[in-house]
Amino acid sequence: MLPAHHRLVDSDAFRVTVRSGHRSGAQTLVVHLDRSEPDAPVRAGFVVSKAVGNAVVRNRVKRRLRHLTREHLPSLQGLSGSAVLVVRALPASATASYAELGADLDRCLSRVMS
RNA sequence: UGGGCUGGCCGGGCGACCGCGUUCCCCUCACGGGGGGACCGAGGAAGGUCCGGGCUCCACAGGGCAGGGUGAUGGUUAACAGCCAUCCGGGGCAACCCGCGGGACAGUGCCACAGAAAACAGACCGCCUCUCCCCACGGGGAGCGGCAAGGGUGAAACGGUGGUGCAAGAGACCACCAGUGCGCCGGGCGACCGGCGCAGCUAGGUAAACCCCACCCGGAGCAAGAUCGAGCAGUGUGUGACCGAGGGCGGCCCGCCCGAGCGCACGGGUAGAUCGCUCGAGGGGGCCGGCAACGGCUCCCCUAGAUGGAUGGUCGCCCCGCCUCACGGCGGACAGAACCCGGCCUACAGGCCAGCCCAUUCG
RNA sequence: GGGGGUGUGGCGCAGCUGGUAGCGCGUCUCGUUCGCAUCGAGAAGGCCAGGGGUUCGAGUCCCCUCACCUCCA
Repeated sequence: MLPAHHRLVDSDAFRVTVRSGHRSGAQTLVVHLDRSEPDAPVRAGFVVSKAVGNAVVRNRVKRRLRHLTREHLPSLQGLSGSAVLVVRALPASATASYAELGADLDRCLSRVMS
């Protein structure tokens, strides 16, 4: 689990980020990043829908994404404004390996942060 | 050796590094927190939510009707629609498997098509005695009656087969068989089974149709419930205050109790924290009772408690399967706790153990 | 954690108290037209989600399972 102040919890924040943030997609996932808010800690949330698979598959995808995202927290903290990140998993993420997920996340984040 | 039936069990192991959650300990601190260490950390189905119970609340006198559930017998249990044993019916050569398996003389309904007739007896074709008429002497027709053997329909036609009998026939009578009711004897706790005798000769099916009978069932659910904290704003309208609204009460009624507010529309506010939360009808070993389900005694063990929700990633050795001469490569099911427990059902790579049956070969 | 519902030709739907499964659109063939659309005539297409049971007989009644939709807290 991420530390409490890095977690994105309420559904309104999810909605705002997905609607108005910068977006970049890949085979296995879509990244939304919103930096409109003033200074605050980086917050990240994950969306893994039922289309991805059953509970075991969804949990595994969520855990992998969470650990991958942890690596990027310092660089996100360096940006101006409060970074709110939402990572949405696509059905292809169910069969992707940990390395493939990491590559997709890296590519999307770098595109969204520039 | 081949085929099959039943029951039980496991469901990868060891280790290294980087991370996560609860609890505990230590250090630090600007009291918001930060850092380090130790233990423990998903399942046989955690799943579906089909049943049952614990627990919590509803300030729970009670009674009747309605409603729902169960449905062979005996046992087991906290309880069950589960389980065990047995009985009956059906299937299989057998081991064994399957069955919502009470009542159709309490009443009502339904049984399409076909068929004369579908539930209470009757008679379409038909068979027969007698009377009359016609006659081409083979027979034909009409009528009063008797009969239900034969015909065909159907899932099902009022016992079956053979005989006696008769004008023709018929349980009208006889023998055997099937089946019903009653009585007696024997076995079993019982469902029921076996035997003997008598009666009457014969009774359709359907209650997973309404229903009747016996037994059982108060409602809601851990978002239950308890505590702390934050925040807001009312307005309109209807109805009522001993001629009593509304509530306990969940479908209705009687009855008892509380009782001054309550319903509708629009508008406004909150959705934080702690407890409940894991030691329990708990798990394992041994002994005893019981055919068994299960129960008793004793010893040992403590084994997840998250709250956007903790188990992930990388690698080595071993194990199993597939490919390959080999080196080596690929793969290892179904599936993730959310108050707890007992069952049922469903999903599942592969493997292990035990007992039994049939066929065949040899002795 | 509770409740309700749906599953029937390729698609959207009927099928009430059990008795030979229908309708519209679509598909195919023929006709009409110079040709197409329209129109007219005809035809094919269904083990009623799956399994088991009750009954002489089940889409319908009963039980179990699967998938999906939906409501309340």
